[in-house]
Amino acid sequence: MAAPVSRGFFERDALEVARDLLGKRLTRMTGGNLTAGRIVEVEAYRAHDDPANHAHRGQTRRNASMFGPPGHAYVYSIHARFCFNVVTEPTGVPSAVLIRAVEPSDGQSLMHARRRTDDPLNLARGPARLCEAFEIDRTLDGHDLVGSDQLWIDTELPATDPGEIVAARRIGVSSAKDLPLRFFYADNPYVSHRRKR
DNA sequence: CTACCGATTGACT
DNA sequence: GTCAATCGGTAGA
Repeated sequence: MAAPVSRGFFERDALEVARDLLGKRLTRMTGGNLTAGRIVEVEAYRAHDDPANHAHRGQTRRNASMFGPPGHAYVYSIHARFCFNVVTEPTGVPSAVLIRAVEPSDGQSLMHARRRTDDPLNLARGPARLCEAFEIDRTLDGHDLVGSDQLWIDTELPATDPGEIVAARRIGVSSAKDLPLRFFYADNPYVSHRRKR
């Protein structure tokens, strides 16, 4: 039986939370329908010395959730799409982990319908694709993931060995390009922007 | 109010 | 690898 992740898990350094989120299960319940999958790719956005963080220049209407309590969602829109983050560190410390890719485990047919694609690999590969597959939008910005019956994270069920975790540069950022704050499973086909082997 | 632009994606060379 | 569609957030007049 999978156990939901508690508040204390999120109230830590964003890098630790990022690495530990790999292998956890992102779970979404909408109208009695379950969609879920294993988190395989994340990016950390640090509270300090990170100009790529939306909160780097202080609090605004958009990034307010990052300044709130840990374990809540930070959902923002960009290029007419949505991206989903988990808020980390104590209240008032604006840091978060962007969930970039998920390996679907439940509700794939519903994800197919939402994404309008037949390609299993493309259901939740990439932060905005993931949000579409899981029906995550602005209304979930600030949503408390701890104790939620709509959107939460729990421990992964016994599965195959996910393999080696590697760190690399973040995708799409125009500043702090070289910080190794993106974490993913090296050999997982559901990870975005993979290099050829 | 206008102007700029991005933590993206999908199509294309 | 390149490129542009897309639109809300932000800063500035």
